[in-house]
Amino acid sequence: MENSSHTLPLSCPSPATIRGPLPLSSSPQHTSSNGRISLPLSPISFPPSPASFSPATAESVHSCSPLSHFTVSHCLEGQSLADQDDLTCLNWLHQRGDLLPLQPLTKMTPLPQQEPSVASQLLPAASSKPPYSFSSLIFMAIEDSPQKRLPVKDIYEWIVNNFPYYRTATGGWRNSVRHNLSLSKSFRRIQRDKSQSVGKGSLWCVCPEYRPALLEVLRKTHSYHSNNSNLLHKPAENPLCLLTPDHEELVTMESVEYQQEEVCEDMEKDPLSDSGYIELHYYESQQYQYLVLPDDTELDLETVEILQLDAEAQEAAGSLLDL
DNA sequence: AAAGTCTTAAACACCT
DNA sequence: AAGGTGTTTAAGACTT
Repeated sequence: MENSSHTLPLSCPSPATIRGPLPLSSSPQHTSSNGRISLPLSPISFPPSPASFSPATAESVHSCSPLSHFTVSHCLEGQSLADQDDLTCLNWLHQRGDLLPLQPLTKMTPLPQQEPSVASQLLPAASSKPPYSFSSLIFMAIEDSPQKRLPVKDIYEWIVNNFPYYRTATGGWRNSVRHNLSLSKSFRRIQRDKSQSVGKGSLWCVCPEYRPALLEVLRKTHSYHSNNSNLLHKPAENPLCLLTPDHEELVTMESVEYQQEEVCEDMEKDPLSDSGYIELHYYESQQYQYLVLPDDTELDLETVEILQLDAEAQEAAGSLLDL
């Protein structure tokens, strides 16, 4: 069953412009019972395994289940249906109070595709070591890949391409990458398809249940360095700061086709109707990121700021344009 | 100060 | 056989 709804490009959220009820069409299929904001998001599987279940992931599972039954049909070109089934949310976005202090509103600038050197062009000189842990680097590399899986060699390559520091660093960091892949529960080794296997070794992917935690680490790292140095305030020097301080663009509305997948009865009741959480998802199509809003949604400054942080974290993960 | 996390180094086995 | 890959252990630095 298909229906359409309106979307709000996240690339240009100006709070003054978008505050107030938005002229949205009725789309009950993706409107939660309490009218929370819902947006499709990057592929991820939930719920996490019991072994990895934690309060943090519990929040994520709790809040994202209703939306996971909707598919953005036109923005997931190149992805399998299974991938689309995995649409869900970022756990760290759901608690508004957790997002302060907020930075000045910024505008998303899309990261050019098919340009491995772009990020490196935006980075500081190779002499400065990136603030990200190897787990984060691996995470970003994998998330930036079309298939969300990479051989270790391509992980090396991604890191070198995006963080020039490692071009001249001694070879030990590669050992550290392998060490992290093996040791970290966040990454899983999967066998290559023998029929089309080229190269040595296995492919590595991110364990879905650990993705929220990895994103959280990225967000914290990004936030810390944004607040404590000017490193990330230089859009021309860092891929994590493709957000510009320009707030001037007007918000435009656009229609998007939705396709509802089968919904379990027990999923129709929104478990968060009184929780105070909001459910945020977004996706990208062409050069914009989109926020999908149900009827009667007011998009206030706070929400916009949340979306901004969401976008930043997603971009930090290098996966924004692959959503 | 202690515990936890991360990085780095090293050794070794396995695979191509 | 050589080199890449994957695993494991250990130690030190750093963070919480």
